[in-house]
Amino acid sequence: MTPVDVTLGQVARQAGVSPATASRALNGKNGVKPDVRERVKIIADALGYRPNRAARNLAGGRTSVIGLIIGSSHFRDDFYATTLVEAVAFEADRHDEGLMLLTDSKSPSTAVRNMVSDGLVEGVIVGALAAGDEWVVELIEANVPTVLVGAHPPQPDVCVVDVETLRSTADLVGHMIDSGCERLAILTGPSYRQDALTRLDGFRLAHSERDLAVDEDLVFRSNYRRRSGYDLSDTIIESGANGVFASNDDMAFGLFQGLRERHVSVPGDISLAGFDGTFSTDLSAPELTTIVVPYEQLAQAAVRSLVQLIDGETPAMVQMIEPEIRFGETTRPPNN
Amino acid sequence: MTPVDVTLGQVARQAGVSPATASRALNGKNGVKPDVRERVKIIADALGYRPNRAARNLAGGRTSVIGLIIGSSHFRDDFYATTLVEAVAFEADRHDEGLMLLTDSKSPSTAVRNMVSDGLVEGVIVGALAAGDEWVVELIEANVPTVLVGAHPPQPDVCVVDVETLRSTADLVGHMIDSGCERLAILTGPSYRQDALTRLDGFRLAHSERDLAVDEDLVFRSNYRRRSGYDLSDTIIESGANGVFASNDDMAFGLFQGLRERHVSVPGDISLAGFDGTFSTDLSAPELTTIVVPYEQLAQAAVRSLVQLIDGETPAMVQMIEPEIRFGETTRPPNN
DNA sequence: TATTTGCATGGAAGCGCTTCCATCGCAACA
DNA sequence: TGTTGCGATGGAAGCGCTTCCATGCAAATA
Repeated sequence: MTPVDVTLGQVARQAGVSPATASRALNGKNGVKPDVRERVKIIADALGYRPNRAARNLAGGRTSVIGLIIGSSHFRDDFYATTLVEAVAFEADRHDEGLMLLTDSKSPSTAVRNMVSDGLVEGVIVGALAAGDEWVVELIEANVPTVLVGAHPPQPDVCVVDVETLRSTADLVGHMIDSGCERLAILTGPSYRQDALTRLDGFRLAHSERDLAVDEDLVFRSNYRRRSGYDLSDTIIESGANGVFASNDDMAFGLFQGLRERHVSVPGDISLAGFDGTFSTDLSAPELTTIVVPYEQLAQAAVRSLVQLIDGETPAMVQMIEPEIRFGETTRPPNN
Repeated sequence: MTPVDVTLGQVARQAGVSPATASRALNGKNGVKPDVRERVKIIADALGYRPNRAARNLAGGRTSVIGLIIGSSHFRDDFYATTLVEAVAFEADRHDEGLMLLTDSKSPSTAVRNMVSDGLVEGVIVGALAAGDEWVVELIEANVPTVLVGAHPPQPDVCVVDVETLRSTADLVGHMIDSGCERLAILTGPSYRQDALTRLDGFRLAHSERDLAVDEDLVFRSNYRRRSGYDLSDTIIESGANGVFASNDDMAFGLFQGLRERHVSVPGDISLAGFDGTFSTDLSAPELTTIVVPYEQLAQAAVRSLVQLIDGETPAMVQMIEPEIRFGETTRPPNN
C-alpha cells in the first residue's frame, strides 16, 4: 500500500546506531552527539525516511494532525467558512500538521471527541460562528486542546482568535458620521451572533464618542442575508437615512442593488459601508467601503496557538487581529 | 490527553472473551458466535469503546481516513470546490471515514504521497479540475488508491466520477434550438479544461443531431469568468444571436447583467442558459436555465468507489452521474 | 463408538515508534 | 591511579490493535 517504506530501524542500522538513538537524533532530543545526529539525519534523508505517524502516535508521541470544524450550515453560504478552511489548511501545512475536516453531521462535540479519542487529532480549531456554549464547554472539559476562531459568546479559559471588531467598526462608522452622515442607519446581523452584536456595539460606540444619540429608528434588525438588505431598500429610503452601515457585505450588496434599482445614488444620496471584505459578483457595482477580515492572519494565529496548546505551552488566551478598513466608492473619501 | 480511553482489552475482559475475539466481534469478521458478538458489542457500547485508529492502522488494518485534494487555486473562486468539499466531508462521515484535507502548497503529489506513506491516509479523492496528467499518473503509479472527481483529460486505469456532460448539454442546447434559437451562440470555458471542451462538444452534438452546422462566428472562446460574460455583451448583441449557451453559470450571470444594462430582454430578445446550477447573488435576476451538477451524488459515488478501491474491490472505472436540467426563466419554457 | 470436519476461541507475535532504564566510557576529580 | 559523575548509547518494554496459528470442542460422518 505505502509506496516506499523506510523504517526507523533501517535508518538506524544504516547509520550504525540503535533505533533509540536514531529516534532521538531525528526528533531533536538531546543526549545525542552532534556528529551522530548529523549522520542519522543525512541517512534518513537519503533513504527518504518518513516516520509512520500511526506508530509514532501509538508510542505516545504526537500525531501532528489537527482538526477543523465548521458548522456545516455555514459551509455553503458563508464566505467565511470557505476562506477560513483554505487559510487554515495552508497554515496547517506550513506547520507540518495534517488537517482533518470534522463534520458536525452528528453532534459536533461528539464528532470531535471521537476523532480525538480515536487518537487521530490532537486538537481542534473551531470556526466559532454561532457556536453554542455547551459545545465548546464540552470540548474544553474533555481536555481537548481547542482554539476558537471568530466571534463567540464570552467564554473563560478558551483560546480565542478573533477580529478586532468594536474599534474598527467604530472607526468606520465614525468616519461616516464625520463625513456628513448625520442620519446614519445600521442593518444588524442576527442577535444570536456575537459578531453581529459587537458590530452594533461599534456603531453605538462611534456615536457616544461624539456625544450623539443613536436614533433607534435607524437601527434595523436584520439577518446578514443579502435578500434582507435588498428588501429593506424602501424602508431605508423612507427613513430618510443618508448613510447606512450594513453589518456585513452581503446585506450591503443587497441594499446597493435595491437602491440602484430605485435610482438612489450611492454614495450621492446614501453612503454605504459593509463588513467582511468579500467580493461582490456584481460587476458594475462600485467597490464597497468595508472592513476586511484578515483570514490568513486569523488562520495563522489559530494554528500557531493550537500548536502551542498541544505542546503544553500557554498561548495568549485572546488574540485580536486588526482588520483593515478599505475605503471604496460607496462612501465619501476618508479625508473629507 | 484523550478523555476516556477504553481499550479493546477492557471490553474483552468485561465480556469474558479474549481481545482477539473481541476484535473479530467488533469488526464483523466471521468466526464468532452470534450471541458472543452481540454481548461484546453491547459491552463495547456501554463502555463507550472507540478503537484507537493509530493502533488499528499500525496493526495493519485500515486507518479509515481518506484524503481530499483540491487545487488551492480553485478553492477560493470555485463554487465547485466548496460544494465538493462539503459533500465529500458529509459522505466520508457517513462511511465512518475521516477526511483529511490535503493542500497542494508544495507539490500536490508529494503532499499526497507523504500523507499516504505517513500511514494516515489510505486513498485520495482528487478534485480533478484542470489536474495535470503527471500528477495523477504519479499517484496511480505510487499505488495510491485514487478517485478523480470531475472532468479530466482521458486517463487509463483511473477511477473517475464525473457528471454526464455531453448528452445533457446536447439536450439543453437542443431544446434551445428547437424552441426558436436559430442563431445560438456559445460562450466556452478555457480550452485547457476538459469540462469546457465537453460542453462545447455537447453544443456541437445538438447541432449535428439536427443536421445543422455550427456557426463558428457564434462560438465565443471565453474563460468561465463572470467578467468575460459581461464583457462579451456587446459582441453578443452585435452577433445577432438570439440565444446563448454559456458554458457555466458565472458567465451566464455576467452576460445577463450586461444584457440587462443594455436593455436587452432575456429571454425575450435572447434566450440564455448556463451550466453548473450555482446560485446567482443577483436578487432581481430571473432564475437561470441551467444544468445542475449533483454534487452530493458525485461525492457519494466518489467516496463509495474509493472505499471499494481501498478494500481491494474493483469499482466501476468510470461513473457518470446524470445531471438534471433545470428550466428557469431565461429560456422559453420546455414544452414550446 | 471412533474418527473426521469445521467452527469458535485464546495465545501470542508484531506493526514502527518512543522512552525508561541500565550500561558504558570518558573526563574530571580526589 | 582510583573514583565519581555525567553524557551518550543500546536494550527492551509496550502503546492498542489485528491476525496467524494452535487448541479445543461439538457436530457430523463412518
